[in-house]
Amino acid sequence: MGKGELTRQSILKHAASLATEVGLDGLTIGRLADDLGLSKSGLFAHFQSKELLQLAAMEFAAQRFIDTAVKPSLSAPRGEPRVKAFFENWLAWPKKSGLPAGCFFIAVATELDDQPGPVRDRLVQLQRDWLDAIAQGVRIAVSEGHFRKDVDPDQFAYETYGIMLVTHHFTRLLRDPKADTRARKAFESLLAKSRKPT
Amino acid sequence: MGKGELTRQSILKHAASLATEVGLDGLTIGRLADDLGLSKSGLFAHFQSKELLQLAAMEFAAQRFIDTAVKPSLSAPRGEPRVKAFFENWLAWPKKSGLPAGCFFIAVATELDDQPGPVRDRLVQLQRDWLDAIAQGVRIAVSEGHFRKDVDPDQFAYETYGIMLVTHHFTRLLRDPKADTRARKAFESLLAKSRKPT
DNA sequence: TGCCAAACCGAACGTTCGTACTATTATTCG
DNA sequence: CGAATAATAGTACGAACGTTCGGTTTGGCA
Repeated sequence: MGKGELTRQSILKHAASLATEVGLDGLTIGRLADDLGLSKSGLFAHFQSKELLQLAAMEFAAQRFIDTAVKPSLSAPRGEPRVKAFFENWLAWPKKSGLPAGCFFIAVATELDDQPGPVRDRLVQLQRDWLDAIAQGVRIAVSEGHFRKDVDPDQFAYETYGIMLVTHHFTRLLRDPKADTRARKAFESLLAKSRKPT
Repeated sequence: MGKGELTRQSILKHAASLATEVGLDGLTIGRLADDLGLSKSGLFAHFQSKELLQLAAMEFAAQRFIDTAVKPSLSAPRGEPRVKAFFENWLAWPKKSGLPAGCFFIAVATELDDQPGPVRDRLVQLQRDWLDAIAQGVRIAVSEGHFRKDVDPDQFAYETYGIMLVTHHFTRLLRDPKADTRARKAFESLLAKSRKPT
């Protein structure tokens, strides 16, 4: 990895952190350059526009998410254990991401939902992929006989994502230390109603 | 209501709409003045700072929310019907708010969760009030005998809010037309597990 | 070691930001 | 109706924005 690629990575790491705090729009080239001890133009040269910088930062965060949350879950046993792994690894992901200030994707979701363009498009796709991964895990759990046959995988993913969103909300906005406990309780009852009756 | 108060209200209405789209930070005085055919300074004179404008816009949205979502729910019968009213009125609120582009509070929540100050403080209080209203409705439903005695009202409010957040997310970011249907299904199962066993 | 390209810097661009002043027009009230 | 006051406009400010361009430093390879 050459020197250019090295600084580029350090820029992206900081950009992803900063965007998680102040949003992709609040992310500013001057601020970024100051923090990293670079000149504005020197930093800018790594990307051709701010939009490409935003896209690159999102790609960086996506890669982190895949490495620290998705892949480890996929090595869990098929069925309910893997579904639980998805959930637990998501819960742990803000800490293990190496980025402060919570989940990058939730942080930028609301600011992008009315701003058309490639950045929004990429986020939508990433969200769909993540939801599909959960739904797919549920489908496997059904076929493994862990979950009832009438469980709707997309509905399950929907409700799971709701728990994730509200957990983030309670943790970061309301600073509620019980958020994780409540999250697990909610998810546990989601699991309970999906399991086969004994 | 004098002329000044009249234009002030029209400013706040547009400010709340704009903030829902681009955030409280993306909300700019110049843009606001242009849209309303006012001068920047003329508009600015109504508030002493941008922060006070943001606060006023939030207060405006809060009043709208109270009028169109909270108060009507409180006139529903005590117990489960009122709890359901909270949920249904929340679902309908983005449309009936008179503001486009979804829920004001969710739109500004993530951008404020790392920005200390009076605007954030006010939002936190409003969110707490709303959650408390739901929890209180649940408590009444328990005492009315509609819900089981071991139902945790705060947990119920937590899970309900999760459904609201994910519904907003699916509606606005993913443009999923089935979001409301899924929301009702999720809430219905939340009700089901809270009801007294027959 | 010498060279070329990659990496980075400094200054400046036009624009927009929030805010401060002063002036001018509307509105209200005695 | 006229005077007092409220409401809006005009202009200007310093700072920060994304972006461009020409020049300087640096790293990797012949």
